[in-house]
Amino acid sequence: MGRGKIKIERIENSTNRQVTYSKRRSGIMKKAHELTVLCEAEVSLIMFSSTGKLSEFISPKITTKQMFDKYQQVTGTNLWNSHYEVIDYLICRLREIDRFGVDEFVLINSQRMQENLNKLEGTNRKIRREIRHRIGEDLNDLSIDQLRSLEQEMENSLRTVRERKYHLIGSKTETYRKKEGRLGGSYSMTIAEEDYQQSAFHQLNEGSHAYSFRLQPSQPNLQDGGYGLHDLRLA
Amino acid sequence: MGRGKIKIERIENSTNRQVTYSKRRSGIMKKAHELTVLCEAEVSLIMFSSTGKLSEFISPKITTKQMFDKYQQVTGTNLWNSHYEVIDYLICRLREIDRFGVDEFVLINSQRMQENLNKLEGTNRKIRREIRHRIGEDLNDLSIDQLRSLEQEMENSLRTVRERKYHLIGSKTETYRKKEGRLGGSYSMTIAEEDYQQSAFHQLNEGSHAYSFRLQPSQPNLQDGGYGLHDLRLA
DNA sequence: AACTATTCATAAAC
DNA sequence: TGTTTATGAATAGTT
Repeated sequence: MGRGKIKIERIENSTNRQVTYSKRRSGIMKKAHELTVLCEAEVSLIMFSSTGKLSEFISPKITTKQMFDKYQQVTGTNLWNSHYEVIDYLICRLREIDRFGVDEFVLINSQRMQENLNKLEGTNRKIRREIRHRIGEDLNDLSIDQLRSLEQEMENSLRTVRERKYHLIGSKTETYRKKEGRLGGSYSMTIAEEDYQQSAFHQLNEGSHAYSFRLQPSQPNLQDGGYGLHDLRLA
Repeated sequence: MGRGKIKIERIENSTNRQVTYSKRRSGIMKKAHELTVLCEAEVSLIMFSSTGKLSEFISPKITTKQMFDKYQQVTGTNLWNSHYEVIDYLICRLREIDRFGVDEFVLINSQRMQENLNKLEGTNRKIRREIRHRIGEDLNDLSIDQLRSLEQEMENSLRTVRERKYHLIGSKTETYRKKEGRLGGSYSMTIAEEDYQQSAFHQLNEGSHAYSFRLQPSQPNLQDGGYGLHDLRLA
């Protein structure tokens, strides 16, 4: 798109890199704006240059925070920080109250209730902490040994996930090879691998519950992302 | 950029709009990717189509959440503090019931309460599922794409844990390390007027923030807009 | 920062 | 939803 074709790879010359960044940043922002207007889309674009400079585009009529909230709602990433057992317990408790009515409620509503709630708050704090450790937060107060064993556990889990992935990929590859036999060779996978494998490039499908309660979960059905993922899936 | 020039204004024809969205989404994602690679930038791009479908691009070696964290660090918004509000809310609620007794409770305990509880149960199920995934269980029902993004998230978390571990190991062997305490840089903000009048189109200049873990943001520029539990409280 | 020569993205048509 | 093609846009290299 210029005087010559360039490879999409890190620009080594620092000045050049910054100039290119500046130009392309304008370009992508314009694109974001156009997408917003043309298609009534909501777009959040946040960029940090290699020197740490922040630029952002956010669609009008929405704030970045709202965007993030919406994102969380759909992907469920914020749910990590809740403790399911507490919610479970509280729900049960409220249901019980609901079912048994007033008298029962008054019965429950006593010292023991308070004790339970106190305990729950403690538990909640603990589990919160554990979960946050698992997602790599609040690590500052852990000792080296604690970090080691956390690392070990996470490695184990990760291995399991990988194995499952490879298993699945393996079984899909067989199917694909059968199809490919008729069509001839394929290079699309290589390209997709090279260009996009490193990036998380998702597309999620949101149901119809966009406007309801903010913590309402939805199913993040990952779909063909259009770049690479389709090819990769087959590969 | 096509068979004819178009005005940047809402595309009225719905089908057309969707087609254009699809095409331009690919385009902008490619741009985001290229910017990442060419300029070593960190880019987060989140899009919701007018039908509510989410698409995202996030640079490799960073998660969307990390990006948000970084963003909030620079801008001073507190985006992720509402995580635990549900639990807190429920606890508060129970305490209130406890305190005020029956009448209040009966008032609360109605349709809307039931709705909220149902939603919470859904959320709860989702959290549980995600936690199990994180520890490597119940993977059979995940697609390759889902596994891939799970893997990536876990890798990111693991990397963070490792980095912290090495940091700790490193600092134990070193004698004294000078700590760089910095005040947030001065922010300069430019608002482009012509093309992006409607949009918030910011450019912020960040000082240096590279390794400070969670230091204070300098300026809370963005509106905070009461998060979260308003819905619940009102409901 | 401007200026082109090019490559690229994409609107319209299929 | 995919493919093709003519055309307008973005931009790499240059000044």
